[in-house]
Amino acid sequence: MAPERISDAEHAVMEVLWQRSPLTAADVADALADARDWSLQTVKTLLSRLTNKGAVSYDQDGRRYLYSPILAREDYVGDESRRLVDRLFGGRAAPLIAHLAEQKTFTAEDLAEIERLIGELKS
Amino acid sequence: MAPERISDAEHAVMEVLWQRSPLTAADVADALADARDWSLQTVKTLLSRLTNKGAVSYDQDGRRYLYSPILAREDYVGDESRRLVDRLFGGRAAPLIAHLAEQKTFTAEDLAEIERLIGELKS
DNA sequence: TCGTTTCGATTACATCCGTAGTCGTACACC
DNA sequence: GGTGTACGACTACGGATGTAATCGAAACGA
Repeated sequence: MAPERISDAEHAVMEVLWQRSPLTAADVADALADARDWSLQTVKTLLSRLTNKGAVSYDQDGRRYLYSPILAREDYVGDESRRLVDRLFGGRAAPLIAHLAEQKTFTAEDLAEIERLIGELKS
Repeated sequence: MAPERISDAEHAVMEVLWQRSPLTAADVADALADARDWSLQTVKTLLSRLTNKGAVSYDQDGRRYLYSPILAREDYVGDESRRLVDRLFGGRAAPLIAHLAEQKTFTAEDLAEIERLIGELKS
């Protein structure tokens, strides 16, 4: 039972549920209306696939379902981050940071924030 | 001409070419033999798809092709990293680092290395 | 020269993914 | 109580992906 991968489109649905839940399919579609141009049916398909993958569950509310995430965002983010670090940086996180640094991905605030984090970790 | 995405399997092939090139299809398959259990035909299919995507080129050597990467690893890694940061951390890299930190992904050396990097960036 | 091997090109095929449409049914409204 | 409507379930379908098999031609070996 390797944890089923979650696709990009499915991930967008998860983000909605991670922000607020439980929600009906229509609620999720509404929340996504700005970001993605999906029909209600599309959102329902994605919710159904996520249910099959064990990433969301639902409670029946009359004739509708109220969906909630089972998979925690923390876990998802952790898995995805680790995947990237493994695939591209040989499992070491420092090279990732070096890379981001070279890309000038960091703002001054970021730098301060990171420095603070590092300080914390060292103590 | 949105840059064609490179799949996981294709990426494995790219890594080989990034390490050493030009190579024949058979060379690439050999290099991958340990990591993935692929037939030569599979490797050839992947090389062909990568060629179509413009990620690799070849020079003809008699009856064979000698493949070389066109896409630079730097660029690929940059794109993938940015994708992740955008998708999961709102485009900010600091939260990624915070997350990795919480996961204890860093060794003492990593911390020293990162600190050095940050110091460099600030100056 | 003629069969065998080896190439790249073409074709195959199951699964996943993005993006819906359709179907049967339980309610809500008139 | 009939009927439209909204819901989840099921079906659809083209493109991407993983993983090859097959084909036609060229080169090599005997």
